[in-house]
Amino acid sequence: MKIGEIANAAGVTTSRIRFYERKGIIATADRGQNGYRDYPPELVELLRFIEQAQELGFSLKEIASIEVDLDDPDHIVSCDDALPMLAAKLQAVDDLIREAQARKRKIEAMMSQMRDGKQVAPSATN
Amino acid sequence: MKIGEIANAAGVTTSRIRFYERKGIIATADRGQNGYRDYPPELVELLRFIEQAQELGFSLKEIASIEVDLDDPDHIVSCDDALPMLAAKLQAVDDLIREAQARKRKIEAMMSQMRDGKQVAPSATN
DNA sequence: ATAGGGCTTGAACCTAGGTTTAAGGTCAAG
DNA sequence: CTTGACCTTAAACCTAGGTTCAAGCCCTAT
Repeated sequence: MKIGEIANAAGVTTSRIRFYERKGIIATADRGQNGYRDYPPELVELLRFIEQAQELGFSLKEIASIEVDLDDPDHIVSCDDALPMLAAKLQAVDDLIREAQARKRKIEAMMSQMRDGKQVAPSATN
Repeated sequence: MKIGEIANAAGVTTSRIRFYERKGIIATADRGQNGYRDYPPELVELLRFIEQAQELGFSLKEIASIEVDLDDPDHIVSCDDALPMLAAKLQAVDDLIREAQARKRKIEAMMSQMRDGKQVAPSATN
């Protein structure tokens, strides 16, 4: 898929995709004979995942640390290399899930405080 | 309280407090006869609230918009405004957790395939 | 009274995360 | 064979959220 198609499907700009590629957040694309980037359709899912994580305040650096293209294992040379790498990624994903769950609990706590009519923020702004 | 005392008590920097004041995120401080800012102790709570909200992925702009309702003497924080925001954030967190768990399962499946001796494709670069 | 710490200001600087612009090359349609 | 939509690049630009710096004033202790 060309960059515009991917961008359109994922709901992001083309400039953003090129930016991610420059920064190493997504893999460098294959190129057609005309020089156009050619992306695998699975990139759409990754871009959506990135956006979701960003909305929660995760930085691109954090997001990049848990990225592995699970639908394209071709880059893995041998199991000796892959297993430790996958184990590390698994750990990182677990960490992210735990952090996200902590955020979820914080949000729920705040919501329940509000429903109880409790003061959440003080009146010092005025 | 002087700015350094507030900063110390809230665990933020003085430069950050001045920055928030400049940006209208907190009220402009009263000044002593010497020109020093004089903050009410309750500001400590507000600063902690701001930090907490930032950790949940709220921007200063969003946070400030919640605080606008602090001017209403009856409601410290308007639940009408804050609850929907928190509910939306909660939904986003849930979505992310689900995505992350799906990725986790994929990683685990791949690891178990490898342990079962399945050979992975050779050598595309990455 | 002088040294130190804390306070003041404005302006410069910084990182993150992009967008915009300029100057082109490609491709399909009419 | 030109028009328009798409692609390429590098570099400049932008906002958010701060930090750092320079120059100076205030306060307290020795």
